[in-house]
Amino acid sequence: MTNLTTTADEIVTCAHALMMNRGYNGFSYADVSETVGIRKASIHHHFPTKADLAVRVVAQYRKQVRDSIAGLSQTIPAPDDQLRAYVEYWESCVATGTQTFCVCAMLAAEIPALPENVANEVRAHFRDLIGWLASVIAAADAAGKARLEKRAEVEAEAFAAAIHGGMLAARAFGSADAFRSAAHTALDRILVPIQHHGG
Amino acid sequence: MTNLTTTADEIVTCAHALMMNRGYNGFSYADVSETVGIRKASIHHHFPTKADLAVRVVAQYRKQVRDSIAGLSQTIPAPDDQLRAYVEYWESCVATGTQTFCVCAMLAAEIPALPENVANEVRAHFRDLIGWLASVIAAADAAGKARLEKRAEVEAEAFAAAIHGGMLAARAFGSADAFRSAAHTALDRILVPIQHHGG
Amino acid sequence: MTNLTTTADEIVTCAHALMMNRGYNGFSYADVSETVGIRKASIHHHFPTKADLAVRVVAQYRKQVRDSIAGLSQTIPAPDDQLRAYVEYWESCVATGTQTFCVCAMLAAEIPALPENVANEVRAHFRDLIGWLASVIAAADAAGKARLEKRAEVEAEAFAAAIHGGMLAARAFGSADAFRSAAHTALDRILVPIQHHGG
Amino acid sequence: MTNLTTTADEIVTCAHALMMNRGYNGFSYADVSETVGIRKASIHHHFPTKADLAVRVVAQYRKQVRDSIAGLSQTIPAPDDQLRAYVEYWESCVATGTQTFCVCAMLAAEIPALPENVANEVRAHFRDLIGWLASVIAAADAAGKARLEKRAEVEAEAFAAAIHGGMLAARAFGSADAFRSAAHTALDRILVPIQHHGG
DNA sequence: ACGGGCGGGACTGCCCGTTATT
DNA sequence: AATAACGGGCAGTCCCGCCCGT
Repeated sequence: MTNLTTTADEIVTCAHALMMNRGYNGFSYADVSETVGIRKASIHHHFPTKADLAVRVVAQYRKQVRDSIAGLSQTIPAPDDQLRAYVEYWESCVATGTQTFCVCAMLAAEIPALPENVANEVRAHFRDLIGWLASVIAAADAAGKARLEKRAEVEAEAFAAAIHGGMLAARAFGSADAFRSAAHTALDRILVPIQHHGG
Repeated sequence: MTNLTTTADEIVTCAHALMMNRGYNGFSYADVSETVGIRKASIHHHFPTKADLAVRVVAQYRKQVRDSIAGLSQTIPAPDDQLRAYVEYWESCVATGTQTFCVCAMLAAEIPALPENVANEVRAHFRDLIGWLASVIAAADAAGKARLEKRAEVEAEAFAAAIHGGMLAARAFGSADAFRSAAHTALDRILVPIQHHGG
Repeated sequence: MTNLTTTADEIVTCAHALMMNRGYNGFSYADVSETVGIRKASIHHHFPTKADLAVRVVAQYRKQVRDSIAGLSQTIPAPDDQLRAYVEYWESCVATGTQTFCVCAMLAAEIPALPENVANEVRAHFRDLIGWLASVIAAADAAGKARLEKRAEVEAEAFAAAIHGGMLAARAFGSADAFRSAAHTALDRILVPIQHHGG
Repeated sequence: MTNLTTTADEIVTCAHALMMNRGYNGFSYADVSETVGIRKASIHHHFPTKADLAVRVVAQYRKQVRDSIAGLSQTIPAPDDQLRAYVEYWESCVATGTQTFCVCAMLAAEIPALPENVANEVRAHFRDLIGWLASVIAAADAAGKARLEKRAEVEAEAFAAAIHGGMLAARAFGSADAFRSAAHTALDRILVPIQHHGG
């Protein structure tokens, strides 16, 4: 039996972490080489150019997001609860330091300096994310759990902005609180408060 | 008569634009050299290190923000209108391409890769901005023009996040619409709608 | 059949020559690059930093010295003759221009400006050299071929100083004669004159 | 009343110290600028080129040596005592760290990398020094205080080599002892031991 | 297919000695 | 004597190749 993760996977995982923290121009093959423990040339074997590597990182990230969302849909039926779960997920990521930023948010900031194919992948993520948010918000609205003041798409854009802006603030202040303020304010705006029976 | 802007100013202005678009690690002295039309060594004469230059860029940006806010306070008495003016300002910047991002938001994303002194300046901007937003929001609340559901500071954090997240989205989609969605949604959440008399 | 000397060897040899003539601060990777015929970046592949290269140069030099001394011990039994051979070796080096200086003497002069690891290597050479000289001088004394007025260690230090000072003078005057004066005077001081039999 | 030392003097003094410790290629106008407290351009005002500055440093050094020797001749009549005083002078310099090396010895090592006019000045010092040493040694010999085995010039060369080589060793070992060993051994070789009357 | 040894062209931030202007 | 600029150089890193072993 060999190890379960391939070298390519290790490279992608490492590059993901580096890009999330330092951006596309803030990391190098040398950094990856050091933490993965193989030579730079070997990384080029798997990912001929840096753009290739970045594209793969984002592609894999997008797949994970899709899978998570699919999982969410199956385990959590109510759309408002899905939205809450989404926020809680990022809240714990930011708080525990597991993942202090969304790679695509990081890369979106750098878009003017990104190779086209990387930028495209980033844009696709934004479309996907906002599409999903819009569908969940619309569903919550239909179920009487949300109170929309604008079209679901616009509310979704605003919601995503709150999440990403919250991450930025959390990074600036070095505290998850800033993220919480933004994220929960966005949730409260959209969702009808949970009704407590009796009492 | 000599020229009105000094070389140092030109360098700072150029570096600001570059950093706003490409981040701290995405531009070089060579880039500045090319657009300003002087040698790299001459830039080092004015700003010995890249961090020095970045600190100066952020410091000047913060001063401009302070001045703008001071101007706002004098020309626009109502706090809710000040908030609207702030949003409109960025809206036109993003729409016209004058300034498609807040340098400090850009740098905040890169904080883990930033020299300490640069990071400090960025953090200071975030504190200033949110402090001002909180004061304006509190004043609007006191004047009956706002309807806060949380402490003014928390609402301010959420508001700033909406602005910055909106910029990110605008960059991702290459359209000012995404910024507008986020910014106006944030405004609408806080401010009491303007009353139209008669009709 | 490939070439017998590796690129790294060529680099070290070239760097040795440059350092011997111009000192640590007097040569650059560009100089090495030019004479070896490869790019600067390629030199960095073999020796990441200049200090690494210098350490290697001194280390290899020390090894050559050790080997030469070992060879001397085997081919020349008498300690006084070993001392004479040592002097003759340098005499011919200086006279023919093969090696007009001891790299370590050069570097010793620059010690206040040297990276620590380079300085350590240089110091080690001095200890080795004087240790060997002391042992040879003591052996010559024991064999009745020398006439010491001080402890062997002190005589060894003085002897080494004469050699190095002689090199300095030779460089100043551009003539091997100055070296000869110093070196032979040092020899004569220590060794009993060779007896000529008969008339 | 103004200060007694001119700026040019301060520059020369500072440059002397730097060159003594780090060599010609080991110091820069920026270094001098920093410790003297004036701008680089101002140094160029006094010494247009680096070679000019170095020439002046050596020239002033030579003058000081000449003056010292002249002083010696007047206060100390016996040539053997003059030689002892010379050694004692350097001994205390090296021991106290006042002057741990002779600039000209430092520069002699770097001669292949020196501008011609600087090299010439260095060579001139060597000629002067050895000339003086030869005259003193010859005088001591004439006075019966020395016991020469070779021509005075050769003994002088060997003597100077011992001094310079001793400085090199002192620098390598970081100890004045190494200098003492070499210098006193050289003295002992040449001079007749001081006779103690009586006892 | 995978990995490494070796090399290169371009570039990084930065410093060098120097000059022109004031 | 300072301010500003410069042309060239520094050590070192970038991303990316080629070629050779497994």
